[in-house]
Amino acid sequence: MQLANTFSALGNATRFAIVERLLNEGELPAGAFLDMNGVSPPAMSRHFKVLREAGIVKQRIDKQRRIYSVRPQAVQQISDWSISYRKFWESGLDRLALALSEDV
Amino acid sequence: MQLANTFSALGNATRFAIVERLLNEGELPAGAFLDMNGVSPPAMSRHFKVLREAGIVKQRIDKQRRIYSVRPQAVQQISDWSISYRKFWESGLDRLALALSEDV
DNA sequence: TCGGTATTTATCAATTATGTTAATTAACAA
DNA sequence: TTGTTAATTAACATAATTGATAAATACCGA
Repeated sequence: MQLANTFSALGNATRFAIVERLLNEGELPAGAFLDMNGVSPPAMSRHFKVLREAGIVKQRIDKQRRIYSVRPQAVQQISDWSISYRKFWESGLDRLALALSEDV
Repeated sequence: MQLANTFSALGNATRFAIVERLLNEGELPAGAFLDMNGVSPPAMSRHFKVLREAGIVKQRIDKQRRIYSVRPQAVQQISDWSISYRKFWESGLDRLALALSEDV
């Protein structure tokens, strides 16, 4: 599944923080993140590359700025996955107990 | 956020497949996964360790078997996160457009 | 007890990820 | 043009992940 790749890209504290900030603040240029954890420009650039290649963010070029934003589909894909197991986690039961409860 | 750690654990194709199978089939002993991608027992054992330490699965011991199952909270945590951005991805709009649409 | 099953731990090699500094590209503004 | 800003690519070092083999632990059944 390609979802594993999405999770992999989000499984880094810096990249997760980037995505959260883009989700909360909207599109921002790469440079806006340089105040974060003291990450250098090259390191930041590579984090964005990972996020781009995983299809989590899209890039828009404005003059010499690279403006990034989250691709809604990426978050939706995660939501769809977790929702498909909703009955399982919502009940707080393990799957065996769940199967029994559904058999009623 | 510890969610980045959850994503990190799920960001490996083998571990993601393990979790999907546990979600679909319910609790299973570690050995049930040895037919998968030709992963060796030690490799499998370590994948389970990563999943355990990330709080994604729980282990139950039955005789010499280690029976694993998914912790519902782990999937719920992911769901909660994605749902908190539901307005964003459901609209299919970027955040700026969303802010404008909400200002009406 | 002995041999077999289930799983983990120890060790080590190979790969991948991450970060750094230096150099490069592109655009802007004086 | 020249200097500055924004970001990326190149080259390299180090750390973390992953996997394999060998050995260890625990339990079972004859």
